[in-house]
Amino acid sequence: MKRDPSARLDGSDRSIKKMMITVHITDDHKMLVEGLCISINESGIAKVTGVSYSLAECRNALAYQAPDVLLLDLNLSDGNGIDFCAEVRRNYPSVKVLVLTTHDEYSVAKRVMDNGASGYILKNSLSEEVIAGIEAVMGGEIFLCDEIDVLMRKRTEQPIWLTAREQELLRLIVDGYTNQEIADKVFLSVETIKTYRKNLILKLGAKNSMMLVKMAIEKRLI
Amino acid sequence: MKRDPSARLDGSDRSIKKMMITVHITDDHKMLVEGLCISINESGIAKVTGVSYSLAECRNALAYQAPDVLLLDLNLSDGNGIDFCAEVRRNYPSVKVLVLTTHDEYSVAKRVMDNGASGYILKNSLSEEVIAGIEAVMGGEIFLCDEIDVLMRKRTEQPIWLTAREQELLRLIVDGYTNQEIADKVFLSVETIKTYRKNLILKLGAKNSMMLVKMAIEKRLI
DNA sequence: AAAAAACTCCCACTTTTGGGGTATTACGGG
DNA sequence: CCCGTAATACCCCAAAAGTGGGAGTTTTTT
Repeated sequence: MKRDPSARLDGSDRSIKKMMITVHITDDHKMLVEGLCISINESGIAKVTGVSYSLAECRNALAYQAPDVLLLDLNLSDGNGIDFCAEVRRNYPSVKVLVLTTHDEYSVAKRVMDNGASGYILKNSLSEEVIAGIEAVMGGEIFLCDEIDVLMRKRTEQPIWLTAREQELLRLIVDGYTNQEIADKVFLSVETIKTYRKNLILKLGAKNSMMLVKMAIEKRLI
Repeated sequence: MKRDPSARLDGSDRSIKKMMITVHITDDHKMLVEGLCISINESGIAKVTGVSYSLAECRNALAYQAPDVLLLDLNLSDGNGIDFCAEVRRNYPSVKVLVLTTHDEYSVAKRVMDNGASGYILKNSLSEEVIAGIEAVMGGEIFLCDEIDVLMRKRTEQPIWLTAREQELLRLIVDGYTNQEIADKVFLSVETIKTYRKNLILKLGAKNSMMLVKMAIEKRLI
């Protein structure tokens, strides 16, 4: 309710209708998309100009017509939403990405925001939050839903950054390969793999490889 | 549209309004719940008489007033929705449980249906599916959304059934405890735990404990 | 009551891991 | 040019997991 009507300073004096914020929704939960469309359209401050159920569809939609705000789910069937944030940022710098997801892990939120998203809202929020988020990001703000905001503040713990090699080997460890098998696969010495395994356990603070596997899956490092 | 108006035979001649199917929604995605409420209420065949965001709330709500249909998500913060299906079945045999979830794995759907649910709908369906599902289960049918229906038909593969003990120990293995630690924790011999670990690896077809952990998480056996 | 699962425990032996190091090479930023 | 980091590799020894058996006792199902 504290929106600035002078947000658009391009001088062109179009009708009020045309000034509305355009929103594109990308989420494979059709059910949620439906409800969200209604809420957003009824809010009066924005309108849904398109929806898509996969990253591929979303790419097409963006190429056809870039919206002001992209509401993006992270778990699409055809790719990684976290990386997609960076892609949108790069190709459509004017599009504000507002991530809408169930992941309440710090590591995920951190990486999303580092990849240039403008906001992060959990799906267990009310749709009001989404409306508030759309307004906020259009005003140039970064918008986080309460739960994530708290999470980001209290966490001094920096996210776990793995090097390319570490990620590659972690993937193989998670898939149950032994050091020897991994060594054969990537043409490195078994000793090297042992070193990497040790470092990964250390880095993630796991107790052993089993916990490493669990943490890797949970923190989505793979 | 083929509903039987004589479904309620209690003789009391209430107004048509009162004959509407009552629905309770339990899902922590508030956003989705909002949209679903609108869709269901607008359908004219049912009305949402309550919502809850956790199993605890749901239990209270059921005790207060049992609905005709319970729309249930499986991933609630405070417990296992699969087991909850059986609980509802036991305590409120007249309530039709319609599971609404993202899990498109056969093993999950199978266990849900075996636990007495009346239907299974993926969240990437349209809300029309939910309406159709509500009608179907009230007519005594079992309702599966298309994708799950296909899955259930083509699967000969039997789901993995773990005994209570196996589940308990698998959980501890996934949490990274060693055989010795688990033995101390549950007051069993280390040898027994070793036997269980062997059997679990065999049962799930894993190569080693790391793969066991991965599979347990993926197949949601924990 | 008999059969089938589930649960419990044990042994011997091999392979893999975990925990403590050390060391060389290569690359990039200050 | 020095420093830090990443990547690579090695050693020792202890601990844990994995293999391939066997063998009882309950509990549940038929």
